[in-house]
Amino acid sequence: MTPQPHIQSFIQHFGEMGSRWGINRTVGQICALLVISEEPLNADQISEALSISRSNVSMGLKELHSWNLLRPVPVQGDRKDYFTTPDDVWEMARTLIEERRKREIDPTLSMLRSILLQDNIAKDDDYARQRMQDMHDLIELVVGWLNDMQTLNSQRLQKLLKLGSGVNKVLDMTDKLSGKSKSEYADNNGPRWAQDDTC
Amino acid sequence: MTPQPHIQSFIQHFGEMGSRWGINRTVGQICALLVISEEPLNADQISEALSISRSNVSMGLKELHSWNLLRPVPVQGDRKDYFTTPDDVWEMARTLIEERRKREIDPTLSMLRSILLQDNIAKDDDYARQRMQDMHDLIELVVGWLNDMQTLNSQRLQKLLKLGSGVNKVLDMTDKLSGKSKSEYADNNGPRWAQDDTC
DNA sequence: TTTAAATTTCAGTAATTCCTGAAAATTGAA
DNA sequence: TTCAATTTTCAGGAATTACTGAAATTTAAA
Repeated sequence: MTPQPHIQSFIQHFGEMGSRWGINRTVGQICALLVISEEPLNADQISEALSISRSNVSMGLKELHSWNLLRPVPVQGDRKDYFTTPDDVWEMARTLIEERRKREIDPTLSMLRSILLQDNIAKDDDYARQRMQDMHDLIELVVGWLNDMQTLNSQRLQKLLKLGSGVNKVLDMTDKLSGKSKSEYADNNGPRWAQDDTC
Repeated sequence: MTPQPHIQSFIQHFGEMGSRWGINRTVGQICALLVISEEPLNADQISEALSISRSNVSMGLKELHSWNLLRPVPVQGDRKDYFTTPDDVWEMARTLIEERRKREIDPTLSMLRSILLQDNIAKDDDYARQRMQDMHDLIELVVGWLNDMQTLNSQRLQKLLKLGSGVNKVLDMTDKLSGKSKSEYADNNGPRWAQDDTC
């Protein structure tokens, strides 16, 4: 059973984007296939639909599992394992962000922390130390914020995203309370493409 | 001039993480080196510091340039090109997020849009279409929010991040105004690790 | 238990990505 | 212009990553 053209493009796209997303083609395609399949699929079905070997499917599913994106679905009277992905895209996004944070941000935070804890480096190279400190503080702030966001449910998260920079008004309010003037936050180093002198 | 041990670890780490971040080892290392160097560096200095070929440096700088992370610094009486990275980590983070959005999210949004515009697929596979629609709507919301955030300056952005889920209170306020009860937002599908039945 | 179905592992190979040195192109001082 | 310094390009080889088929392991029905 060959999938329809638009389903094909969808799967194909996930395969191609895979490398940019830090997963390989196969994993991207399996994920895409499971996402748009109403019924859960077993390894043989995946293997056939994507024209890849059974063992490749096995490895792909293993990888997908490590991303917490796999839901096993027991099927009556069938010994085969059937899988699907979470059916709420918001849950998937949440998981994806959490997993990427673990893989792409946490290790760097640890590295920076451990270097900054060494107390013998300040004199040697004050500049480098300060850059690492800045980077550390930024990442710590972002990680804390991400964790905080994970505690919100999907509805609230969506609400927050829709609000966007509308929260500015709230920040203005808190500024007023702490006696700061709005002008202190004038956007003098705005979006970077406004100062692009390299092209 | 061999860099000091902790500088070495820093550069090394960026090299290793490079692949997870969708750039290669060399590019990661060059970026790290420029970040912690107070003085701008020319290609030969980079080549020597990282023990990589001059041509590899050239390609790495080209790649880094495409990420908008390179600042050429003219040096009096030297024909060589000297480079550094932006000295504000927040500006770098901003740029990084923008570039990753362009590479990793925008293409998928386009793909989904173009498939969903075809009006002949609804009957064929309603489920798949709906998943694509959900995914499209989510990504559109996130992209819109990211763009919105790019309009804030660094101070405000930091303020917002520190506030974290504290904005909840604001959402509560707007809820009250629109007559919704807080309980409608009970977190019944909380963080995914709370329902992990796969281990 | 036994046994067959199902899944995983893994060594070898294919495909891709990365890096180098040599050559070409560009730059700017004379 | 000319020419030397500098940068970029690129073909070929090195290194890494992905995929396959065969063998080993696991699973659960009989």
